[in-house]
Amino acid sequence: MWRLNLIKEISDKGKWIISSDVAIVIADKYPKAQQHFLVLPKADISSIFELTREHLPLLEELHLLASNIVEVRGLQLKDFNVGFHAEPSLERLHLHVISQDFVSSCLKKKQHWNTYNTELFVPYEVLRDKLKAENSYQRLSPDVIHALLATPLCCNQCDFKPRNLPLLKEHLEQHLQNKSGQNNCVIYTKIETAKDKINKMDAKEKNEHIKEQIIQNIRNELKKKINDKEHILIESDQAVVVKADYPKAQYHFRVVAKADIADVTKLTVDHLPLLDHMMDLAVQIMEKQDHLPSRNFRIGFKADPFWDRLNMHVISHDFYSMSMKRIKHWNSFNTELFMPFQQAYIMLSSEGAIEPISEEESEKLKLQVPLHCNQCDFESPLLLSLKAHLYTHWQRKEHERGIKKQTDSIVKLLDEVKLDDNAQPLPSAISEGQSQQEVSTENVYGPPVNMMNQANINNPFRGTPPRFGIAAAAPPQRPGNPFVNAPRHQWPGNPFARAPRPQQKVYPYGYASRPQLAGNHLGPPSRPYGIHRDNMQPRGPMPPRFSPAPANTVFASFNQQPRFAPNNPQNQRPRAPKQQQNQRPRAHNPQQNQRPRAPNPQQNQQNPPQLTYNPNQTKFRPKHKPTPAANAGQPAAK
DNA sequence: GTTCTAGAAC
DNA sequence: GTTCTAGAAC
Repeated sequence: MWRLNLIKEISDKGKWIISSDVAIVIADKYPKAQQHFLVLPKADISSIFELTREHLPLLEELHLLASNIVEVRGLQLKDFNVGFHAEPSLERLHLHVISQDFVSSCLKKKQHWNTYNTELFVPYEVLRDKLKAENSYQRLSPDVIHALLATPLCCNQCDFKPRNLPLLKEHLEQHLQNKSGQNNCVIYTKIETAKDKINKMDAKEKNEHIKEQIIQNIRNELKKKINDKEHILIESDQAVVVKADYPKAQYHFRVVAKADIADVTKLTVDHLPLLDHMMDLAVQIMEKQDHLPSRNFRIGFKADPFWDRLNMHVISHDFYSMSMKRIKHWNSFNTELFMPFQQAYIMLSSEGAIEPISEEESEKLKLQVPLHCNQCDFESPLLLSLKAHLYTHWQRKEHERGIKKQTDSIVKLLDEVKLDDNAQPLPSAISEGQSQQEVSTENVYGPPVNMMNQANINNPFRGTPPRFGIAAAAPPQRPGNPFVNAPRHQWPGNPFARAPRPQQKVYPYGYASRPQLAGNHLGPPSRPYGIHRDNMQPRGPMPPRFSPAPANTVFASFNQQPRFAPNNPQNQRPRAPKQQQNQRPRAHNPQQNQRPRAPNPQQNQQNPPQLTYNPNQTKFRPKHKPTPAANAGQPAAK
């Protein structure tokens, strides 16, 4: 029973700071100020309601100990409140000795404040006099207690009346920092000035004005980031890359445009070069992530953005983060609310504009359940179970990543040996290789980042306060069923088999690194060109983007080709291989076997099909029909 | 007494 | 978009 917690606390003599024959002083377990002590009688007196005149000597003794503890700490009693709670919640009479600063992380609720700063706090002298006069202390009525708990906040050192507790706490800290605070209270002055302005408006106007102003201020925050040099990871003349304030995955960045463009729906065909440039920055920030291939990232725009500035998300697809707290957080990245970069790019180049998603549709998508895992067939109506499930994916990926790190270090060693067949490996090279492996192993098998281990060096977001203690849970399995890991529609004899759900619109191409141009304002190449980090195969020099590749160029993988120039025949290319996560066996369709498949005319064309955008297959409708000029093969970018 | 969380507030 | 708070649970 939690009401007995205090009695348990004093049973541990180690917690006694001062004691006498009749009383004990301990520190409050959850101090509400810089100094907060409790003085308790050794006798089993439950509360102030049991006290009579007979207890006056005991009360005096309690007060004496109170002044002792203050004296012992080298402080003055006048800076303390000494008294009892009118409605105590813990058993055993206890006298609070609390400093008047009220600066403490344990002061969390308005009612905490009001139990010390209204009539709910009974000073020692008041109780003493009451007992002398009436021989008892009467309980306050529940209504009175309720009203006192709801008393509007007011600073105990000046007449500042804050709107909420955090503002009061901030204000109290200023008092503490500057004891002569009343005259120099910056916050107080600022709020008073704002109040004066608002007071001149009528009530309705006032409410709307305040709300609008607050929301606008929040929306503007992203604009401020552009000038916040301290938090910019990469900067160019057109955009900056910043870490997402509330990352929704292990790696989550925003590429924010410097131009005053509110969101993706305000883009026109003239902005295609800007988009291409933003993708360049996205590639750079992905390259900086340790041994994380670009295919593990999702890049795109929120279709229903909140911030008042065009920003492109670069987010790892683990979605493993403490900030993923709401269903709408998940759906904003895993439904049509997220517009992949390529889709935006193609819509702009073919249609000239992107129409905003309707409010009704947006609300529906935000709350859509069940939530589907983005890496397998798992689904759940609960975000918490999905998060636990995502953790299992994350763990496996981290393991693979660690193995790749080790392989990379071995390849590096072998490569160095190749330079001179007769050369002996340097002891330094071996020790370097070993140390790298050790580090890798530690990272692979260490506790997961972001949720479990704030100290992990791989966690770019360490420092975020831990919140969830979610245990890892394996995806649901059926014992004895050999198809446990197969999609549900493949289970034999399943009368409720369904076809695989439509693939989410995931950006299908991994963005591989490209060599940086000499004199590029974004800096020198991050590693020697020649061996690609992801496939570890030697490749030839890259052709300049959007210009014909030399006839003898052999592309080691799809990823190494130039990304976008849809209208340039040189860049028309076969579809990228599907990522493993999206490879689901097609459901059995008997109709397919009834007649031979019609030949696909596109397969016989000399050039592979060009990427096309079908407005009927998406909820993002173009603002207007494409003009003939838009289809005439004008260069889309650069 | 605290912790947790849905829903309101900003 | 997050923060704040009241009320339930312990």
